[in-house]
Amino acid sequence: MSHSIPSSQQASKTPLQSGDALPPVEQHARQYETVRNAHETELIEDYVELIGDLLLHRGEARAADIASRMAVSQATVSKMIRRLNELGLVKSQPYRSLFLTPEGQAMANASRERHGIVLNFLRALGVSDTTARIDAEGMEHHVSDETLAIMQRYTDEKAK
Amino acid sequence: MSHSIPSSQQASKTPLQSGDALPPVEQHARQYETVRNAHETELIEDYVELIGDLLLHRGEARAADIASRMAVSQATVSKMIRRLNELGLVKSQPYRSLFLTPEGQAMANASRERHGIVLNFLRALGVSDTTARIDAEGMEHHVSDETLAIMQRYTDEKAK
DNA sequence: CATTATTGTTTGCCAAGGCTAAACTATTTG
DNA sequence: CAAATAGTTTAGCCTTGGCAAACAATAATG
Ligand SMILES: [Mn+2]
Ligand SMILES: [Mn+2]
Ligand SMILES: [Mn+2]
Ligand SMILES: [Mn+2]
Repeated sequence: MSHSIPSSQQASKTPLQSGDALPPVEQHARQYETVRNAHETELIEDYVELIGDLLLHRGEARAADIASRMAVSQATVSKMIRRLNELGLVKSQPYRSLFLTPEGQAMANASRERHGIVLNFLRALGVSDTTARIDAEGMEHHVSDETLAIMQRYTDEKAK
Repeated sequence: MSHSIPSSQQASKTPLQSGDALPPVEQHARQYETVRNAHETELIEDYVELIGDLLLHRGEARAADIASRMAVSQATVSKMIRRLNELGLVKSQPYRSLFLTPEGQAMANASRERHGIVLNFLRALGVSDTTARIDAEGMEHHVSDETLAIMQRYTDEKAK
């Protein structure tokens, strides 16, 4: 196969993390499965959380607001609302503002809480506000309870 | 719009992180856009990184190995390989082991490096190895360079 | 070397999550 | 109160990323 394996072209500080051998197949598989599962609920959580936030801060949650805050077309939002309805997370009448069902409320609260912990942790670490918000928006869905607890503790310590 | 605003029903420790008002629309939109963009490349990166790791640690990367390590059907892998080929990331002949193109190598190296930084950071924070691996698999795709640098620094400090 | 086992590919199916264009409803305003 | 504007939904299209089943190639084995 010739010569190459260009591989280690970093003179980085990490001691060539390929020092980590491949994990056993089943464990490795569980990693990817967990990520796939997270991706199934991610969008739903973001919608529900946003709807909850709009209700809290604005008093109402309209499809147009969701569309502009998510940078997505109104058609996309409308379709998603239908799904959230079917899932029993929102209650909506055509052409009117949205509301969350109790289940939706619960999900919104849980998501908001988790999101906040991750965001505050990043801030405590020293990440700038804008970046912290961007990173938290994605990271929040991939943080286990174990890690979340550690983040919370770290943030509390830091706040002395 | 009637009466309700069911809102705040948590007695949580976080000082009601809704103390964070909604960010300006454009900034908020950029958060979600960044996440959507990450999700477009995520899977590709995971495949390429895994292929690179298999080549490094096993000397060859076969579709069957990828399928079992990702807990996905061989059909799915086969289809994905075709895409990676079209993207110029892998070079493959039917029924033979895979190889990475230079572009693929570069992506594999970059992904592995970033993945390693996140993983080691979580370990340094005190997260258990298994959990750290699971969380890192998802988080790695949502961590900005700014945050990455801070994680790296934290890990180095911790290692004294 | 013939058979069986393993591995890889193709095909056809599905759901999610985007989009645009067009139709419909509600609200505002002249 | 009619028309214009703003908001919402529907229809139809596309790409991704999954699957199972049938088929093809290669490898292993008696
Ligand atoms: Mn999010
Ligand atoms: Mn993600
Ligand atoms: Mn990775
Ligand atoms: Mn990953």
